Amino acid sequence: MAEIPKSYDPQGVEQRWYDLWVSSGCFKGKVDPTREPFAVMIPPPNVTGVLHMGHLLNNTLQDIMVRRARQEGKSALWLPGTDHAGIATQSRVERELKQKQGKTRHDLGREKFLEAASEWRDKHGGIILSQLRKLGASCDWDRTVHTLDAGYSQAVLQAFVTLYERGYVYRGKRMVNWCPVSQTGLSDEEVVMKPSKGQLFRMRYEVAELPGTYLEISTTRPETIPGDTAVAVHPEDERYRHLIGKHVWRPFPKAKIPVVGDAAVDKEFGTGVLKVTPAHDRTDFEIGRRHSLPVLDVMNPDGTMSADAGPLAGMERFKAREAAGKLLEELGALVKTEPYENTVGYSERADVPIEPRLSEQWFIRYPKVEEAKRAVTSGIIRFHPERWTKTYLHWLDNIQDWCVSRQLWWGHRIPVWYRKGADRNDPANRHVALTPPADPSGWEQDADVLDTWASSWLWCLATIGWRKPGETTPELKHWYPTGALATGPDIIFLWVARMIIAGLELHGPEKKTLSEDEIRARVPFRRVYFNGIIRDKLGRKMSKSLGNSPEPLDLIAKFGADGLRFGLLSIAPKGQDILFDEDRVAQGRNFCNKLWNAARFRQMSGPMSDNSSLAAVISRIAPGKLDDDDFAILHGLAELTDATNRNLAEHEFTAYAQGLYAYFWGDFCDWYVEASKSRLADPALRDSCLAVQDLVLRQFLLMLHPVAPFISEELWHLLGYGGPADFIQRHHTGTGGDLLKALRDHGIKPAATRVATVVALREFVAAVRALKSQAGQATRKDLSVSLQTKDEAARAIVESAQDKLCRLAGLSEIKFAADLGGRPGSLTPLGTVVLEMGANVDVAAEKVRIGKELEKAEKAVSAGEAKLSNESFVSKAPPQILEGARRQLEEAKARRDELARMLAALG
RNA sequence: GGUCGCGUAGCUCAGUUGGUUAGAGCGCUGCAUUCACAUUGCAGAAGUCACAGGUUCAAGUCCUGUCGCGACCA
Repeated sequence: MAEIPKSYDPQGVEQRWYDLWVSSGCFKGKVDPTREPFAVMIPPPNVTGVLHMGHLLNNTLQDIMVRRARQEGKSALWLPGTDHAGIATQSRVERELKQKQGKTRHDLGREKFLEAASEWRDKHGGIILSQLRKLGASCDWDRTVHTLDAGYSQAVLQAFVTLYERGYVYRGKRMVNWCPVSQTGLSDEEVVMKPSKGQLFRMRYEVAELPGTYLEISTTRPETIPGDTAVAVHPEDERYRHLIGKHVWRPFPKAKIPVVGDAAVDKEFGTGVLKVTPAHDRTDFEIGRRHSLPVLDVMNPDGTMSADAGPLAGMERFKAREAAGKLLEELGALVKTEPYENTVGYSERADVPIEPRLSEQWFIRYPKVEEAKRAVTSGIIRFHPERWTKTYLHWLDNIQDWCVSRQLWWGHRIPVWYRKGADRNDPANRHVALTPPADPSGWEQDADVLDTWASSWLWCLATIGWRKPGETTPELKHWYPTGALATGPDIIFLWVARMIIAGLELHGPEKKTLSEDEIRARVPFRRVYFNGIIRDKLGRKMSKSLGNSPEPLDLIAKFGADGLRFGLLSIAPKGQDILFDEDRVAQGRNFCNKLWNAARFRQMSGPMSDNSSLAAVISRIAPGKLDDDDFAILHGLAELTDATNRNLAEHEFTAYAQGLYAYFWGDFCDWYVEASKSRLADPALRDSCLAVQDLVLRQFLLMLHPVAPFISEELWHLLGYGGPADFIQRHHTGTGGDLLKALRDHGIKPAATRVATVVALREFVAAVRALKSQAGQATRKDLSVSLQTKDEAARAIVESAQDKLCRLAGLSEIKFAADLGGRPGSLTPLGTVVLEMGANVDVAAEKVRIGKELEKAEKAVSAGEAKLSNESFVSKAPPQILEGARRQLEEAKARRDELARMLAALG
């Protein structure tokens, strides 16, 4: 067995194991109907992206779930992949094209451009997947999927065709969110509302029929004035009612436009008069429809003003706004301008204000909305934290049709052909299918592609072979619905909800409504874990422009993948945003090092024996040679096992990590191992004690493995728990009950009462250490103490634990005294203890300290007395609470008396 | 404006059906280095659980309201 080096060096360990895991097929998902399936589909990162902090957390969580599933003997699959990120990729490729060749995509033509984009993707894309390997991600890399893969693409197009056939897809001229930079329509979900500072222009329009009478109107967008085809007032607004049916003069280009009455007008906003620009505002479009107003489009797709914009023609839209303001002033139509703050929709990708714009697009009317709600409300899909169900349901309650066409080239081209020269809105002139029409010359294909989300909404289906409803594959049959999805709450609508809908509608034959069982079979996943967003120390979102995001690979290099993973978990409160601080990650690294050294200490403490199985380790324990500490640490181990099982099952990842930390560092290293040292020096007791350590370490490594795969695997082999090809992932912890049973069968009975004794011993040691510290004595200097034990039982405990108490507290001896003669000391659960160390006591300081404690004790006594003299409490509180309160009062009284005695003795 | 979340030690956060004296890590102060680990050990100081009411024998925990912060939706 190799000797364990002094400190843990993750670098070599990680690469070695990762390579071995991959070459040994540890991550391969195997369809095995005899085992319970558990699949996780990675939220496909943007193919152009690189690893950021959010990915670290998100993928750590997935890795934990899937590694745990492997340990449990499930047939586990974690499937990786990327999406093609339509707008993001296309803009990057276009930018590069412009920079390097000074060309636009139109110069190249569609086919050549797509070639260039594919090349670019193959060269620069997918970096993120290789970065994930550094984190230890146990993905089945052979199954990597990209949304533009041939098979996947077929599924995407088939889904569109199927939904068209089922009547959920339609084409229409609608107001959409237009991004003037990407020059494409966007769905509502891709628009980010931002507060922005602007100006509110107040203008006056003369009433045509009543010269000299003016209507005052407020607007933030004077550049759209040329597109105004009416002004509107609320029909019940007493101020303006009488003007309905009359006309006003639009200032430029000067024209007479009607005053209409419409209930959509907000009487309270501005002057209560609205200019109506049907081509450039959603509400105005609706008003226009109700009043049959002309629709006058005054803007070009690139955000410049069109020829119809009169004096503004050709200007960029924000320049035009300024110009419009000046023009109004010149015409004497401007009353005033005032600063104004409102929320403006921005394009998520291009980060510019979107334009509401009328255009021909394809829409999906969402199917199975009721079922999608029921899937979550009935608990078929569980959200963690649960509160996100409200957000989800609210969206479904207010669901709007989905604009799925994008005026891009990079993506899945819409599988629709139109008869050349015929009316495209007549379904008779369309061919909607995966393959072109038989006589292609008479037809032309729709130029647009599908929204990227309209491909990734099939992720859980198409990654494992779904190609059309009703058909299945062994993978689909086995792993669908998948076990869990881990993602951020920011894409609950964009992705999570849509995946649920896609599964419900497309996994299986066409059905108008679904039963509970059908929902259960069709949903894409059983659970969704929403991880928090990682922010910087100051609470700001991490972003490239702020430069406040650490480089993930640097963090891995600095702290080790396991340390980083553990550190992230311990600071990731569920569903709450995380303020990232590198110091917290250092904690994870330190923990790994602590574990490493505990293993090293074990190796140095005595020869390694048979550790090949749980039974082998237990058989080496001699029950008769165990003491309270052994029972307590084993009892704690069983409890930790149950807590770990519970926490992982419930996705309580932080509690999982904190539980491991507290037990291992606090109970095992700080107490148990230290307390074992005297026994390890005794040849008669050593082997049994080491066997207990081996047992704890073995079980602990098993529990730790999901979060810290590398170090757990390394130590698993170094300590001889598994042979060369016997990976830790093949072994499970079982339950705490399993462990206790195995111990009982061997004659070992860990019990809670033993834990209480150990607690008393620990408090005693802590009290003595504190006394020494307060007296200015070095921790390691052995002193003598006198102890007036509380009772015979306490004396017996101290006598049997004398060696370890002396070792732990730094004592040369513990003298039992019937009377301490009023010397100042410390109260412990075992009795009162005083230092035997001459006249070195700082009387004044001791008086202050004891005085403070006395005060506390007096408070506790009066609180306890008040409680117990309250008749309602005595009659209504449950017995164990009552009993506890009584005992507590007695202890407080004893404490108070003892402290008062000590204080008096100090004079 | 609507919905959701948060407010606990200097900082970041735990605190699981209401129950005995509210915890951890970091930071800070002091002590310790032939004895696995300074990526360490020991000890210490530090909290009106945002505020105000209410329910209850009992509230950090439940209810109502107020204030502050954040997110999402309009």
